[in-house]
Amino acid sequence: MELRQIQYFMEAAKREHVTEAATALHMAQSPVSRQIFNLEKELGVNLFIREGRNVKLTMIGQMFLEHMEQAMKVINEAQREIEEYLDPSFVRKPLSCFQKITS
Amino acid sequence: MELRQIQYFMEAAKREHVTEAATALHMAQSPVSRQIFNLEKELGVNLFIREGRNVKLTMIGQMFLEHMEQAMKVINEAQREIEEYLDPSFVRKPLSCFQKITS
DNA sequence: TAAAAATACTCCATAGGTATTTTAT
DNA sequence: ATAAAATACCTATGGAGTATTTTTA
Repeated sequence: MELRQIQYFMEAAKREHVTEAATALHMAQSPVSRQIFNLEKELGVNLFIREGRNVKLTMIGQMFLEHMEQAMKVINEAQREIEEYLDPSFVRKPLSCFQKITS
Repeated sequence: MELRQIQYFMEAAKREHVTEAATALHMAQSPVSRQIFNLEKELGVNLFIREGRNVKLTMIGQMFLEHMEQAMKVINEAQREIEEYLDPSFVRKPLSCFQKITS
């Protein structure tokens, strides 16, 4: 399990749409689909079911989503505190653990 | 940021010793050192300071550790619930999100 | 001089891209 | 015929290993 996979899963989950998630992630549909599949394989469950053309969260997928949202909240909070430590006067716009390093 | 990096960091943090962490992780010292460095670079802070031969958590490293322990608890709990869902009667020994897939 | 972390380098596993196929409307 | 997900294949980035260097007790 990797944060990258969790990120792709969460994007797809909130849209119930892999292609739109890929667009939002600025990447191709294929790797999003594959990483979600890899995650499902590792967990041993289907997080989504194909519902017609689109994709829909399973019950266990919904449960997993809620946990991951919680985990991400904690990780983002850690990052926020680091930013605050680096510059106590700076109130940053909400970032996330998925932010790319640009330096 | 990736779970792998967080795992290496946590192992090193609890021992304040990179080589021992690498041993526990069944891997070489070098990649552990490097991944921790990459994590520090991304976060923009030193999680450890070299204290003589060894390594010691910084204040911000300590704070980060506590958050990551919390996040991992949530992630491991999610995995536990999935296992329970797959086999409600099975009480597994504590695993973690870092478990390798063996299938 | 020994023990530990950091760095240089090499190799290869795998993440991501493009193209195509499958599935459903 | 179109829209979406899944899959095949390829490329290249970066993760892990070995060897070496740096640092310090």
